Amino acid sequence: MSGPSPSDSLFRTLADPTRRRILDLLAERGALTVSQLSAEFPDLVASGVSKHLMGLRAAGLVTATRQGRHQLYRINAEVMGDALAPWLAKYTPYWSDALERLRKLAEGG
Amino acid sequence: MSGPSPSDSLFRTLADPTRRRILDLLAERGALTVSQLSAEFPDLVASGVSKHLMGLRAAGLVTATRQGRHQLYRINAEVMGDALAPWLAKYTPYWSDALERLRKLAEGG
DNA sequence: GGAATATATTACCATACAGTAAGGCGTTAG
DNA sequence: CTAACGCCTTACTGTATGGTAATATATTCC
Repeated sequence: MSGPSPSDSLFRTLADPTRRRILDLLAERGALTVSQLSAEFPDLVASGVSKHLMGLRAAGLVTATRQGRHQLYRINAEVMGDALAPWLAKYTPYWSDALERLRKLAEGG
Repeated sequence: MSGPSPSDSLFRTLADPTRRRILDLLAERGALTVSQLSAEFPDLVASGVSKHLMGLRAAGLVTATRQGRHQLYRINAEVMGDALAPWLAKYTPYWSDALERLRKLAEGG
């Protein structure tokens, strides 16, 4: 009965280390082009990175805007937070320590 | 160069919806046996559930203790929190709204 | 307009993984 | 002691997925 949950695609997307690394880079450096991102993955051809970016776009985790012949990718982590927060909330009794750390961060630590 | 990160196995483990459902059930109902868990997955044979439990054990997300001929599984979500919290922290600037919700929960909402 | 650049798309291959089926091992019940 | 039970393990299978290579589609530069 119950079809795939909306968080399904999120978790599947986050499962790949390359995609997580891409998110890291976008979070650290702001908007980046495919070539700039590709330079960070010497073991991957450019089209491979592009495919991962398509996956991230499909999951809503990044947005792309054309800039000349470049494509500027930005992180859209609100989507991540919105999908992850309710899921994480289910386990709050089990990891209050870690949550406390997050709480401090949220307060501007 | 860089080997697999410790969070790699965590994310891979969480990628499967059945395993996430198992975690949900353990969080809601406390300790459960394999048969009890299996009953919640009519579309899966028992050995399939067992295999998922092995995966969760390997990732440290659940613990098992023998109880007669049953195996009692419990959630061990501290591991999840400890691995996830630092990762989530990297994106705090991007989803403060969701974090605020978590903050309220941490305060005992 | 034509070459060069930047990204996307497609076809293809190898591997990983979820699922089933069947058999094994320990434990309790009769 | 033996049979049934509960769970794990192994072998096998189909499908999903990450990777490459090659081609296509813009866009800019000359």
